[in-house]
Amino acid sequence: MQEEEEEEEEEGDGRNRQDGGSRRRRGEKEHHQRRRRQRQGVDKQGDGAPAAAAAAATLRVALVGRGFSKNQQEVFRKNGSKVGIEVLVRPESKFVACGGGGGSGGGGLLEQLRRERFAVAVCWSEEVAPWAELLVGGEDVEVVGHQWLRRVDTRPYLLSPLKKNDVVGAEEEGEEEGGGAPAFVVPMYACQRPTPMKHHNHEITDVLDAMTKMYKVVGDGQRADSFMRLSSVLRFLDRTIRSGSEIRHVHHVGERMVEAVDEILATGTLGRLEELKSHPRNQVCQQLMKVHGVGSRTAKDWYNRGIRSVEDARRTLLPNDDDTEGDEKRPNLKPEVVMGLKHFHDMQVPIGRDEVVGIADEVREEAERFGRERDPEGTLLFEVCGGFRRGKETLHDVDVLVSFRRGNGEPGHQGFVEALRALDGYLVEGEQIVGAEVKAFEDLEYFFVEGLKERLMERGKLCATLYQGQMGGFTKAKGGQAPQPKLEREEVLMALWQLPGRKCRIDIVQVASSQWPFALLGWSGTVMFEKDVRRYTEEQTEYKLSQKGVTIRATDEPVTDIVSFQTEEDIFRFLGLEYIPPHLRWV
DNA sequence: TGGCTTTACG
DNA sequence: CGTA
DNA sequence: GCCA
Repeated sequence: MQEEEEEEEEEGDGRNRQDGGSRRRRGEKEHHQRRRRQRQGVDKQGDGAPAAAAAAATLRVALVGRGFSKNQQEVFRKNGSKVGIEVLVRPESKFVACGGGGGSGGGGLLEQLRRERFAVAVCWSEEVAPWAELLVGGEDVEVVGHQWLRRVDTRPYLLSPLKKNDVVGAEEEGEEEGGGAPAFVVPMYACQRPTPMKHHNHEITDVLDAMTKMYKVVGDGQRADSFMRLSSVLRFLDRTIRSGSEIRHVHHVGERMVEAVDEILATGTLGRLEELKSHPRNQVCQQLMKVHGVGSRTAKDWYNRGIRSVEDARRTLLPNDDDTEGDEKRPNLKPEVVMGLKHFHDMQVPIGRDEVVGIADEVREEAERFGRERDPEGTLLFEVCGGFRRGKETLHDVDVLVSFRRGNGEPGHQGFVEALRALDGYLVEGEQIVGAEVKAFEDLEYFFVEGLKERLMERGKLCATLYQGQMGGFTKAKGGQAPQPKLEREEVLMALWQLPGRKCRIDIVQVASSQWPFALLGWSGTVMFEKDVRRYTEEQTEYKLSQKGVTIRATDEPVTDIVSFQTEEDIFRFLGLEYIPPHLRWV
């Protein structure tokens, strides 16, 4: 993976720190050092070839895909060079990425480009380099890495991942050379930023986090995300900032966010936040959303029905003990929510790390015992994930991840699938396997969580199931088609655990051992970290990441069949990311 | 203007 | 669609 | 709210 990069700067991670356009504009002196990795297979000899020497012919190219709106095209047109965005490094040459050609209604643009004697072609990002060479007829063409381009199949065009200047703290425009403030670098994706729990900007992030929560209450998830992103950036910085303008050039930090930071620094809060908080409805909904299973919509719904507090909800919605009531006021409440209401107060009590350790020990012990019964040679994989793994002091639930690797080294589920296939017409009803066959699989990984649950319940440790289900394992049954067995699988139990004196939330998750590192990554959070590692994968690689594994996006083919992933580090490495340990994932 | 992580379930 |  |  590690192609040589003659980096003499402080950049740690060349692959993800491609210079953006703005920096390129700054000066010519960097030209040589910018000669960096080309895509394998397209790579050409000329390593030390003096790039500046040849006066390359102007290359006018349009990469055509679908998707840019008329407005966007306008923006490009006004943007100096007719349409598009420069993606070729050689300054004399020019690649133009544009859209509209492939989709409906974009033909006009395509025609216009032809008229303007752009070289127009539809191609995939991987094809850019050979294609460019063709066009310039043997000229030495330098093409930036393919990560500058999004795949044509999904998002056809351009992209420069670090385009918006990721150098922060530098003065505007130009000469930051002469002893300006030392710039700090903020990588674009949260999964590229080691972010500790405690940082230098709590005064600001506390308000931003409150804002995030409030936007979630009112149901504006996107705005909530935006504030969460800003908060995430500030938590990464190694100093306390004094003004919003210091981070103006960071990705995800726009004009409004600069204003927000300034307002917080000046007043200690945000007017918008106070305004939202002052609405009684928002206050009530925020309370109601603390109930497990209640989101912004349900909260609003309850509010409109006159419910003003969790106590109200319990009185109004919970079944009375005498079964004589009429249900008219109480439409089908989901069992989760019933439990959420019933055990509301217990669930608000923070769980200490020591308590988590105690719980985890008991679960592990039982899981080990249970596993050994199924396969004496087997190995149990066990990890407490979530906030605990990130080092959080007090938790609101316990996330336990288990997997069981069979003694013969095979993932138990593989055996299960093979056994199923061998059965030739196994009995399935909906998605449930029925009949005696079940017995045949119980010595495999399958139904591990179910078995574990039964035992922990017998011992009085687990009570009240909030939710139990399995993800994957079978394809969906559709139209008479029997479900087909699948390797990827995840058994989930969300339940309550009996502590001395109270109950607390616990999630027990079991996955096929082949999925172990992915599940580990997926269940360790934060939410923002999970989002960004997937977004990074989607936007910067040809792969697609989920809790199940990595697939090649174009073909949906699991990479896990080819590459062995044993640890989280393996995943980071594969994706071209520097490893970020869990306690630095507080993005 | 469209997208913003992922996926299953009720 | 809402929720985790 | 931000970005392409």
